[in-house]
Amino acid sequence: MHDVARVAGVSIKTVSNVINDYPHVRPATRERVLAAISELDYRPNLAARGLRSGRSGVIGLAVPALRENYFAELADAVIRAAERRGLGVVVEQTSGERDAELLSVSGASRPRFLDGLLFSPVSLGQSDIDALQTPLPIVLLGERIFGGPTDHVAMHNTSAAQAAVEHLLGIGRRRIAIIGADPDADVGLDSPGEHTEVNSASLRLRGYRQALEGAGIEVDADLIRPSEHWNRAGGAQAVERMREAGVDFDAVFALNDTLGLGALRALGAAGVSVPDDVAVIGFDNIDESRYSVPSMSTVDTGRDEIAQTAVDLLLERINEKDSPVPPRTIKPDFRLIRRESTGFHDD
Amino acid sequence: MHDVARVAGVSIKTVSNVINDYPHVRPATRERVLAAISELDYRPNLAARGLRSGRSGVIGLAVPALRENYFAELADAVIRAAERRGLGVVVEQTSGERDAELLSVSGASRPRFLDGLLFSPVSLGQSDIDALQTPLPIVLLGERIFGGPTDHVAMHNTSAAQAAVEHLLGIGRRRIAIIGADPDADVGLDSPGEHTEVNSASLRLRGYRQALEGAGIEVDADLIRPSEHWNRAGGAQAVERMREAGVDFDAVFALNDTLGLGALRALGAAGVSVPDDVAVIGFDNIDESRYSVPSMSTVDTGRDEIAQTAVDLLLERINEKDSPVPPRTIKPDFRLIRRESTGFHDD
DNA sequence: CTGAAAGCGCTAACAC
DNA sequence: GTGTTAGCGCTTTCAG
Repeated sequence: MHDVARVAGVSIKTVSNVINDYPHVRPATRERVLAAISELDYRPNLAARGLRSGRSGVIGLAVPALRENYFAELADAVIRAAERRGLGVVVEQTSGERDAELLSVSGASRPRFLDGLLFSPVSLGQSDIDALQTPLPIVLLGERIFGGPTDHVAMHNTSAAQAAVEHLLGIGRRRIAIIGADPDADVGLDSPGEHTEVNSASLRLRGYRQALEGAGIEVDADLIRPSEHWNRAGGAQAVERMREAGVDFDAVFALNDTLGLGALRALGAAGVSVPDDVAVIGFDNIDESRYSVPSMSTVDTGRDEIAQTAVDLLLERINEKDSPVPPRTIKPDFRLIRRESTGFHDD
Repeated sequence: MHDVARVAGVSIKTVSNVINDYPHVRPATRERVLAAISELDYRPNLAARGLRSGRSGVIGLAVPALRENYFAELADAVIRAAERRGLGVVVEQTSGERDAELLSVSGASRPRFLDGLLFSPVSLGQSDIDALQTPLPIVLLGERIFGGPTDHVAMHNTSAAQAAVEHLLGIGRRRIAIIGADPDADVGLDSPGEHTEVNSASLRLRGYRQALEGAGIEVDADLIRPSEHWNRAGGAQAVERMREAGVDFDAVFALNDTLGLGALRALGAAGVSVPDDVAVIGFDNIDESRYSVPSMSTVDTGRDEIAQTAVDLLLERINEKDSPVPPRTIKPDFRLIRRESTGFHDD
């Protein structure tokens, strides 16, 4: 910087002004400085700038694991959104472990370095709400915690699930299995804190119940099938078990796409025709759901919008002086995607 | 830090010594300092440390896109490997675009902030070798560029591909299609620079040719099927086109797993039985290949080892004083994974 | 509009 | 073993 100042024949302060687009610099001076900068191939030292400004220009994204398609696509969207705002993204993987999640939130891993954190918890729940009370700006993603001290970008889990099930009802299905849900859990927004398990599963299960009730169909507990892991193996296993148990069903609502893809696999392996014998719909609209055999209907929960909104909320908090705006919760719109697995072909 | 020093009744330097595990600190003093640190919940400011040391403790990973399964899993592995070494990872997506790749390498995006970069180019090729000549330590991933000025972690493309095809030969297949390959390209390590297109495709195609030659089978150009994009849609389309063209084939070697999964989809949709009528093998061993219907044989190219090796090489370069060790190229071992799509069930 | 100087929090000489 | 001090490269009052 000194060198640039010398070459341009100005002071170091003027160089700084030019770099930071400070308005009151004479055009001629600015030109000279810019020329000197490119001549010397000068690049501002971000560490020093960070030291002064207290900003690094980097935010964190804490997710369970990138190998899970949903989170890979979320990370993809977040990185693009952050780039538009000139931010870098450090990705941390928590493996869904409680300790790793706490560590990530406490910022103890990379102390005072990130400007903010987008946090998608899996193990932390409603009772850990205090852990979010940190000096590090945090925006929460997902449905584990509501009413916390931070901004929150969630999705319309219940109504989106309801729409998915209504779609199955709309094509004449009546014995609709739901996989990935705990039969005993049905906790909604009304009573958080009571169970620790306010989560996507229970909210989506609620949508399932509402859709059936709306159609005057009784919920059959045999059709509510749990799966410990929300992945292909779990989805396949849930279907296999249900068939072994002799449960009759003509549709499957999978609580996420990978469960649904697993279900598709199990049905295919068993020679069950989709959608003729059993219709299948998933949740999330991961890329792959378009390319399965048959292509899988699903619900698009607005991942790109979630990402951009989350980044923007975080940036607001980072730049916030004081006057703390109360925590906000935002839920982007969802969209039903009809594909072959329910007898359509939206795309 | 001053506060800590005051509370502990020592000088700031001693605090620094404790934090940095400088050996010659009296245990009692160390205790007092540690107590003061935890009392004040002191965390070292990484920006300041970075300013002093010229290190940020953060490396970059530049990949085309996280939504591509292979790169998501690679990023997963890299982040884990980096964490073991106490490093954070900023993930950058280049979309496979030349400009974005150049920007990433030049470090112009986040100037002088990353300690090093793991770079997986797609558009840059052999002729861009000069772009890698930067002050920023870089470790190259993949097969676009060989003989550059940086360390390089590659894979045994040719011999792994050869093993895959030999596996198909071993189960009696003779009309083996290869999808994702350019029929005109067959450039190996011997003659880089001549074509810009030294890449995974040509190296794997070479393995294909070698396997067939070894079995005394002539290569049939009709069986070499290109695909612009290495994704499911491309794989499906390649198979459809081949069938429309009336090409006879009893096996498919897909140049990556997503192509293979697409091929599986197209074969399934056409009512062709896998592996009875057509056997399929992929390349990469992404998680999903285990869960397709049928599960897909593939080649595991040692992703975890690639990640750890790359991080360690980069770290060596970052810590390197001068005495520049000449560029190294390392290729982890590969492993053939036999699954249902070739009539086995390794796992 | 531009310059001089202080200081962000830390580490590394070097002295004690 | 421990304290003092000088910067790392930048931004930011405050003068001019």
